[in-house]
Amino acid sequence: MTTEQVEQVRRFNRTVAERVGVLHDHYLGGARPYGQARLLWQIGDEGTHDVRGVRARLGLDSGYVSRLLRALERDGLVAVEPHPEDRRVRTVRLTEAGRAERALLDDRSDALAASLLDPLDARQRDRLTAAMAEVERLLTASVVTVEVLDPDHPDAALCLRAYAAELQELFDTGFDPANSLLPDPGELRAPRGLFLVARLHGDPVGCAGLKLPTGAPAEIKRLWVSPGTRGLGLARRLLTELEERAARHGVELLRLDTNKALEAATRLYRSSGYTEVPAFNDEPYADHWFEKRLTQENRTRPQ
Amino acid sequence: MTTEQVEQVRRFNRTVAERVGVLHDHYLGGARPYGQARLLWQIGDEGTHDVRGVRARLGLDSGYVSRLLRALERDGLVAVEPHPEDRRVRTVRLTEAGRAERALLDDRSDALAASLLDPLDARQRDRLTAAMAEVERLLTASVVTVEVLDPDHPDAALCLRAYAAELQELFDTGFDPANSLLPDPGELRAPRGLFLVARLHGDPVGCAGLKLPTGAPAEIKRLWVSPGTRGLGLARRLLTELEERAARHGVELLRLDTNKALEAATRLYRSSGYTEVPAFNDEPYADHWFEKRLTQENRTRPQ
DNA sequence: GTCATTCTCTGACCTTAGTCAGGTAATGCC
DNA sequence: GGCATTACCTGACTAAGGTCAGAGAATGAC
Repeated sequence: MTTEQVEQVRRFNRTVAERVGVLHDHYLGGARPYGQARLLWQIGDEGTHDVRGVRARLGLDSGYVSRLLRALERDGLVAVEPHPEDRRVRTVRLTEAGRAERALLDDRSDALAASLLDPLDARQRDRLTAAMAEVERLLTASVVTVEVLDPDHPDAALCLRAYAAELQELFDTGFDPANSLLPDPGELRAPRGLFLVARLHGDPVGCAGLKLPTGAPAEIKRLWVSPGTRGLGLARRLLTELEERAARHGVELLRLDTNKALEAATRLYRSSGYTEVPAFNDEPYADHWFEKRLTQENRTRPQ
Repeated sequence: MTTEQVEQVRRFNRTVAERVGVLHDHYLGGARPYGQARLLWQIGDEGTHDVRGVRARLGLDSGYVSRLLRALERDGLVAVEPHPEDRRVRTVRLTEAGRAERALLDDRSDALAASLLDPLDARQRDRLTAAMAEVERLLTASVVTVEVLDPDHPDAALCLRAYAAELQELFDTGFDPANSLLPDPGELRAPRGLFLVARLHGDPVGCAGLKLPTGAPAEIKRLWVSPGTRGLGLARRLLTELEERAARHGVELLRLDTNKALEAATRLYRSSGYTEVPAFNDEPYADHWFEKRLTQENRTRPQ
């Protein structure tokens, strides 16, 4: 990355933090301490919630949450009651006044957003919101972490199930991993292979497997990205990371097969330097076969 | 503005605040309390600064700043000395250790920025920084305030001097307001006219005048935007605001003249619905004359 | 020289946002 | 029934970020 890019990011952080921060204090400052507001927000308009669940989602200390709840209770904004089935657990819900307070915070939040847009003309507003969407999208992409996981790890298994369920819907023939050439994801475990899982805020959102058979070219399997995170460039990132790791294992030729229903995947492979080749296996679910010769480039991530 | 736009801005605030906030704590948190860091930053690498100036720029309480300075002094990062000419005032400068500490904060800030870019590929980095630049630009534009000022107000006078100085450089013939058809900016004062000044963080960054002669069409004069804030759409905003105010004064026909050297201004007028007309005055500095018929539209700002 | 003003400093005080170490009641395990 | 565990609460404590009311010294206005 270049110095100008780093400078731009710093300038952005400064401007946005200052501008949004000042307005945040102005619009939301007088209302309610930040901790209480967060809690109010997390409890939500409807239904009751376990205190432990709320606490876990906000990542706060048990004593601290307890104190915040007492404060909200004193102001008549929440009602705390023991859980009907487990009286250690306590549940919390908003009262009428609590919902009103939450709506107030909501309105102020809207007012804050509107105050940013207000001085701009229609064209500038379109451009600002488009640029904000882009920043948000790419910052989200940059929080995603990728790591090697055992295919039996719950997060890995979750991805593999989601992958299978999606293909079952998508393929004309349906999809049953047991009928595929990779009935056992154990083949994606060292030393016979590896399995990558991408996570966003701890939740698994994508995966990719690499088969490293002795005496045969390596193969990419089970590349999947969750529907909610598509468009973040995650598939390409997983693919690139697999290529790097394959190269580090001395792999020179990478192969993969795919189904004609997976058009986005096929486009990704083509644009990543894979060329279509004749069928190199008899995978029943495959319509296209690709390969890519790895070069020195793949061994070091291009900066 | 639309609900989707407000929603987008709120989503942006949330995502960006969270993402940047968490990283901010991670990279800059351990180092030094935020208040001290701000002060260290504001004092700057070189030269001495009046304590009152620093305080004014940060908008902090005098007692609080005093305490922060004592803390920094204790750590040997700053040296505080009485002002040579006014011994009530105290001046502050960074010591060697202070400069080192500031450089450290600087490095951590860079590291924070880099950590946002790091997981992205080259194309994503380009897009992210471009979008950030756009957000920053438009947020800056949205902090600019526009208000009516007396042409004799120091901020107005500053703009008018900058305007004249710039034309003096730009025109083949030079520029002396005394030779222009508006020798006295007092004509831009109610009830004979009005004068708008745009400000960014309190500093004047643009102006525009309106002449409202009785029995003759109104005229736009002295439209200027400071070089540092060009590209924010400020000129168009000033022009639109003048049109609205003119319409409220019952003006139906707006006229203006301009010099051929002011190409950006000429483009602005054309794209804002002004049509070129024959010379309607004998302004010595004018090469082009424009007019625009105001309609009902101009009387209410289009949202 | 007097008096008001300016600039800085100090002490007293406050809220927020936490952390940590028990304590209590309910539940699950055997 | 006994014991460990779980969920929550309370009390004690901390750091940061500030506010407010003077005090003290220097300066400017007259």
